Amino acid sequence: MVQNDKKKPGRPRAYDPQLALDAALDVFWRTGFAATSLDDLTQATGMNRPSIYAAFGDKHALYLQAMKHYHDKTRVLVDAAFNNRQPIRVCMHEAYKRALDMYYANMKTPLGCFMMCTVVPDVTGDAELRDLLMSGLQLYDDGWRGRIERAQKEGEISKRMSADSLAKIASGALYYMAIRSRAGEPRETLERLASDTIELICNA
Amino acid sequence: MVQNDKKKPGRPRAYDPQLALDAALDVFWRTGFAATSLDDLTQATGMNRPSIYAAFGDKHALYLQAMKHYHDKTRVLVDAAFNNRQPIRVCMHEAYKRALDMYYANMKTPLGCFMMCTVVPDVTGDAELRDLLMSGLQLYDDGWRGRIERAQKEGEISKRMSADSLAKIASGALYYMAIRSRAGEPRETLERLASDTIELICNA
DNA sequence: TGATTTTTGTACGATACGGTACAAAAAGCA
DNA sequence: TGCTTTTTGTACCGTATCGTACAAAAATCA
Repeated sequence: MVQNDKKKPGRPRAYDPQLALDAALDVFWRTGFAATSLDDLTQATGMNRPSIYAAFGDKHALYLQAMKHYHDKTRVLVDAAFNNRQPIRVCMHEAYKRALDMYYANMKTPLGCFMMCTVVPDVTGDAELRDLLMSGLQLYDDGWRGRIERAQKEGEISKRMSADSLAKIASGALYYMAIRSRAGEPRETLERLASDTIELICNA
Repeated sequence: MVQNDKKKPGRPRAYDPQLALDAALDVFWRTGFAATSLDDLTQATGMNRPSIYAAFGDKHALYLQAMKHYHDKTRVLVDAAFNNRQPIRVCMHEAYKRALDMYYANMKTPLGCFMMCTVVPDVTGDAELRDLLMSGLQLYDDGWRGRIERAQKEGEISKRMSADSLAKIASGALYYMAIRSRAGEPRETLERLASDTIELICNA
């Protein structure tokens, strides 16, 4: 039972909206929008059907909120990796490591990145979802680019290639990890790719 | 009406299996496995429902065959880009260009790569599909790696970094293009990324 | 304690879906 | 021209799905 901080009349909620959203994200992550039924969602969240509709709206609205929730997680990840005073190689390594931690969180069957592996096929014909996806993907690009620009200013790496291009190549390696992890690639391969990508970019 | 080369008894087929498979691939590509209904498939292929079952089996079996069909297309693409006597930069540019041609084939709503954008979410809990996907993705890696190894032997590019790592970074940029094209990125951005990736790898 | 408010839980309805049965159609064969 | 073989087209069945209606439950408020 969850405590209502502001005592309101009416029967109290039997669920925690944040935990429920997290559980819904997990189910969508695994099976995608279309193949996830409302029964799956009630089971995962512990909420009954009308409660889901009252709290989140219909299935599509819940999916959008799961996407926003993942967006927030991504922002936290990127900030943690880049908002510090470590050398660029350490920052980049940290970003890849934290991403792989998410992609391999389900140890038995890694699910990769929710945005790249699950949401991508659903954006056709859904402008709002597509914009959310774009904005989420952009978080990574912006993270790399900001850190690389600083490294170029401070002389850590050369300016021969634009920070923007290097950032996208760094993201590309991340996309590879996201997809390959879900496709069954062992984590060690992708960790080597992280190291090699860092070296190639920092020696550019 | 299609001509039967070997005149067999019985009513002749009203469809071309190859064209039908191509049409089925297109529908799956756009809407994914779960969100594609048999009505969508009958409409796209022009076949009625029992004919689909007779020719391809059930929906899942048809999906597997669509994946194999795309696998073949990918092999053709990779061979065309790399089995020639052009310099490595030309080969790599050709590979990216041909891939982008596929990803942007639907000009109004680009669909990206069928494997990376559509199949990936469906492999969880489907070992056969997962193996097909892995093998298809591997075609690209092998294409890059083979060409890069040759370039290193012939002195076109340095041996400082392993051909295997460079190949994966080249693939990573391709994954970026596949996903971003479906997410709404304009093609010009990705063509610039192709050029920059080629430069970074060939100057490694 | 009784009225009010909000959530819960069950039960239901309308629709969409995957897959198949079956007769008509269209070809070759004798 | 009948007989056989294969495909087509319609019609259907059982099930799964999404979303909601409605009464019971559990809290606050007067």
